[in-house]
Amino acid sequence: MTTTGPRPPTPTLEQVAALAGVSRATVSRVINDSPRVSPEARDAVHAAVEALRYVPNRMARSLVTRRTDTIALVLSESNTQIFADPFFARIVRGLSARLADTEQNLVLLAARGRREQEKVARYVRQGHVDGVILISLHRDDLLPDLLARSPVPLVLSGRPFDGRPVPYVDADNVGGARAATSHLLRLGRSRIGTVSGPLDMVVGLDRLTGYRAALAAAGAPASPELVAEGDFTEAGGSRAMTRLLGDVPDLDAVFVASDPMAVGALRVLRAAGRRVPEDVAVVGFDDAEVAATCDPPLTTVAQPLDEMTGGLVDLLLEQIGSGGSAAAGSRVCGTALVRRASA
Amino acid sequence: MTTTGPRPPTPTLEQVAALAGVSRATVSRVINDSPRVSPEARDAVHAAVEALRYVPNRMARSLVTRRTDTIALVLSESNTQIFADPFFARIVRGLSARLADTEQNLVLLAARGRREQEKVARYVRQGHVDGVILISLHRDDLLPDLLARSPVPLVLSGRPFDGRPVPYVDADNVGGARAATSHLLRLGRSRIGTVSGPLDMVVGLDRLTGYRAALAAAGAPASPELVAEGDFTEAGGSRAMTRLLGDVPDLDAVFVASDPMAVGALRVLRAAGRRVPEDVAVVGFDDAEVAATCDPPLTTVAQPLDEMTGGLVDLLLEQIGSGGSAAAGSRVCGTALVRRASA
DNA sequence: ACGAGGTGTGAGAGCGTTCTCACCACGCCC
DNA sequence: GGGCGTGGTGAGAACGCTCTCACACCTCGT
Repeated sequence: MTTTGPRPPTPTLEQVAALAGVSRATVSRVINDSPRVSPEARDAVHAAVEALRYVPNRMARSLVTRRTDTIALVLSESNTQIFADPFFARIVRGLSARLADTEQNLVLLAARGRREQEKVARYVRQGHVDGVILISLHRDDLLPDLLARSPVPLVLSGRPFDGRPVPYVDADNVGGARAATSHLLRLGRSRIGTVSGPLDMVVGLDRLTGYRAALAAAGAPASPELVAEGDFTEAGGSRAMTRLLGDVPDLDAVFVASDPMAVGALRVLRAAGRRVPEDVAVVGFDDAEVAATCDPPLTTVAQPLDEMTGGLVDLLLEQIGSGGSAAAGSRVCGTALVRRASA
Repeated sequence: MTTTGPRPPTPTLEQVAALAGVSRATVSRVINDSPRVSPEARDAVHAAVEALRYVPNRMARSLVTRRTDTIALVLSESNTQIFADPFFARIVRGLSARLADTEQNLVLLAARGRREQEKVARYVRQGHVDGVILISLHRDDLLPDLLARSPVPLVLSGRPFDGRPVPYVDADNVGGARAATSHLLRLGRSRIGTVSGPLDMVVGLDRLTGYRAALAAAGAPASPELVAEGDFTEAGGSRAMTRLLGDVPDLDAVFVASDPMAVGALRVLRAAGRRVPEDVAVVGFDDAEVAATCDPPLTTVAQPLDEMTGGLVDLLLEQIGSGGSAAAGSRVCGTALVRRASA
């Protein structure tokens, strides 16, 4: 039965102190378990806390400690479909696991469109959080700037677009894409296309750069018709693959810049009667769950996700701990080719 | 160039007041734009705010106003894949759009596993947020109870499992499923199966109940082999459909309890050489984006998502506004069958 | 000309914590 | 037996804001 009277007044430290027969200071000491408290006092306080169902008021505490024990994961993306990307879900999971036995809480802020971005920036600047992990993908995003300007510690997930001196953590996308493409070359393939990510994203560009670098190093520079731009979704991968197959009938391999897109590409290849990997070899990127379960299982480039989320948290906590005086570095994590059946 | 010295001290109301040549109280009035301020004072304050790049400290403000202007969307789900569900993304989008021109900020809290649930509950009880919208799907979830016990206003997205008196907003899942199944009956189908949702979720049960009710009303109660349990994912839909097709070779229609699952089911049907809708008619649920673009376009049950997110926000703000004294009701929103090619 | 009513302003008391001191009682060593 | 650390405690000042008052000033109506 829920009583629907006015909300009961939440008890304060003062009241706990009165009930326990000690001073406010002592209660505070018990709450923050400082060593210098006698066992009797401690017990009395615990009993009083229990009796009153006392919960400390975070606002009051934060006001004096200047910490909120909260860090924000900000997702700046007009396109809501990023939620659907398994990669994003894995980041969230990794971060909250990493913070699980910390004092820190993790909150997600989604900002689509200018108004929401400004709202998020305001939220951050007003001191709701101790630090921000920002996922910002598109070139024209203004949130990185807004947040970098604020005094709140900031770490970027993914290399920033311009050479802005903000610490970040990223996978070696160029290296991974190069390795994937080299692998295809090593298999003896010669007509190697790519389904790239969106080219207004650093990650899209980097993976394309790696692909090109590998081809150039082999003395077989990529021609434009071998490149089809996708959007990191399965449907986009299908579209791009269709385009590619139309333009390059003798295609014998393709590097697809994300696993969801690769799944879409596989579907198109199958529908077109091409066998994978016999006729067309396929390499994906991300080592998403689906890569192991699709047909055929996908050779792909794995990112060390735990290392990356760990890096994000470390870099951020380091800044927070140092009171903003530490110039945190950045971290680029190596990738690994995972061989399965598709190439 | 970012200076990496110690963080600059953030200016306070006091300093703004000094610079503007007025009192703290007047600055406060300007900040909260109260009417009773002379234009000169207002201008002076604005200039000072600008000059010092003053940003009010929310902790201090919240301490006295006892409001945080933040509401939390709590997602209690051990399975991270819910992020991938387009339905969830649409809820987030709807809510933040609804709150866009409010003072309220929206934060997402994800709780997988007991520890994180307790962390979230603590976060809420400590007064970080003014209210909570909770998405909790599974029967054994303890977060609804934890949060209902706290004095923070709460609204559930989706009917709660037991008859707990917590306000909620839900679609009429039973009605929608009944309508979908009736539609299949009206098409003259007689061997109508269903791919249900997980049966430890209210939404899964309700849609199964609706399906059964329609068949019972037609005098053709469902037999057990006509029901295959899915998990709301595309892959799960495929699996369930495969099972169904194996057990019931003469199946001529299927009600699939979510669109992603229906997409998976369509794929299996096609692979099995059944034409849709000629051999097997298919109806989905949710009217997800993919329903319109898949092949064939999916007949499905649409939920009034804007109405639902609006209801969530309204119910919550109502409670918040009344200081917890209002016993908010609940809201069940009607669904609509959207006819496309698949049935 | 004088009080009534409104309008702009500032002083100051909180809000619920933490944290620095100062204090008191010990037991200890020389 | 008188300083001297030392462990436990409480008084009280912050923290940065809001909000209630009281006060000064300015019209008006009479």
